[in-house]
Amino acid sequence: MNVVDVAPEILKLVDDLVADGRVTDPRTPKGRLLAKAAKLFRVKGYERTTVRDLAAAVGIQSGSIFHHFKSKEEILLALMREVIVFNTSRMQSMLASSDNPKEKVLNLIRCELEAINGLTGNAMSVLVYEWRSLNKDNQKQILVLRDIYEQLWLDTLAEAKEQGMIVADVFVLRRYLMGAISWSTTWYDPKGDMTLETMAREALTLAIK
Amino acid sequence: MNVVDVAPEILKLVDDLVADGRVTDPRTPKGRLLAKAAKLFRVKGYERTTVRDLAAAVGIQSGSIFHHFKSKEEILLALMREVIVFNTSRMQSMLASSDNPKEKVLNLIRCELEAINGLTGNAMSVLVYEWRSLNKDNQKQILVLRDIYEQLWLDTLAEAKEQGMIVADVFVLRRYLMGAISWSTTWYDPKGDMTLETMAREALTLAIK
DNA sequence: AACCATACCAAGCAAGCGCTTGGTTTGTAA
DNA sequence: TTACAAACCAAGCGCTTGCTTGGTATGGTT
Repeated sequence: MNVVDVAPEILKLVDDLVADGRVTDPRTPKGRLLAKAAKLFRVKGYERTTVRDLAAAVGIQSGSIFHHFKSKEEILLALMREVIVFNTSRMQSMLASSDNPKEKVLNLIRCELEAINGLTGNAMSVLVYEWRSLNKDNQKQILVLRDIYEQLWLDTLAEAKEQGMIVADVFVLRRYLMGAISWSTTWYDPKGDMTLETMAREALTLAIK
Repeated sequence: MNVVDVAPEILKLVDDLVADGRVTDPRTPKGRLLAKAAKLFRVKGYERTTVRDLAAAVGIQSGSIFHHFKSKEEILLALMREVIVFNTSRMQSMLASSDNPKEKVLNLIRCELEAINGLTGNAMSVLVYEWRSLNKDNQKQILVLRDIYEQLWLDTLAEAKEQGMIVADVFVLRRYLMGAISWSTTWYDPKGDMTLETMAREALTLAIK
């Protein structure tokens, strides 16, 4: 939300993706609408959030929403597409920063915890928990992007398993980790004592002994 | 769903709870409505499921729903209350069957995996993922029941930690486990090769080394 | 035979929903 | 000064929603 105190490499990543037209500039009216939509969809749920709610949140009339998106579901779709594009890019650059499989897994965990509890937390929660709200065609579209994201996880976990750091089935492990990490959106309090780094190290012990 | 091939101790548990008036008899019209509601709420989501959908699912008119419940949300409330009452009772009897902390944790995992993927899977998923659909007062009511359920987990995990089987913070561990296990409702296929017992043992290795 | 609770129907109402339409303002650039 | 796209308003339309109302069928008990 607060664009000021964000790490410079994140700002650069956003700028690059905006320049490529892969994500909406958060400083434009459309971008601000997306940010407010993410928040409302997360807190109230997609179905209970009306276009009048969205409009009021950015200070415009309800009909004006449809100047930016042709339907309410297009907002949800854009939200999901952009949040996964952003976090996939982020994860790829994080993976490149280490060779040690254990460190790589830790980095993935850090990245996903950040994704769901940090800057992109609202949109990420919506991606995970409002999946049913997308119609089949749109699900298909997002699934392509999610598969890329998931493959990064699976490859890294497989690498760690080859080195004997993991005994579990990597598919089951990944799904367990995804559930565990995603669920933290319901209980983690950024203003509390616990840091995301502490949580990341706890999560690592779930996967690697 | 299929009341025929269910373990006899489960049938007895249900009968006892019905006799106490703590859960609705699934063989009555009201009970059948609750079962269909659980299914529809899970698949379509609470908000997208209309009272007309519910009525059609049990073969009555939409207005007749309100002979059984005074509002749509009362259905959701009853659903959540009964599923947690049932699974708390089930978990208590399972905990009594062992003294070994590790075995106890495994039993809790088995029980929760069964709860979310077995007979009560629909209602349990709704309890976990439709929390926002309840208004504050109703949340408060259910929270009392959830706290009892959660305490069973926390006590057992604390016991295992005392014996050195767990190094993690038990609160964080419990929340991670809850997320991991609950999320399995989105990917576990009862008709597939993997058994819940296999999944339970994989989950145990998340908690205990 | 009389009674009554349970379970339902038929019809419809008020409110809220997503979205449309035709027009207006605003900033930028030629 | 004109031109034009982006951003927005005011009004409202057609439809769906949860729920209400007044009445009816059925089966068990007294």
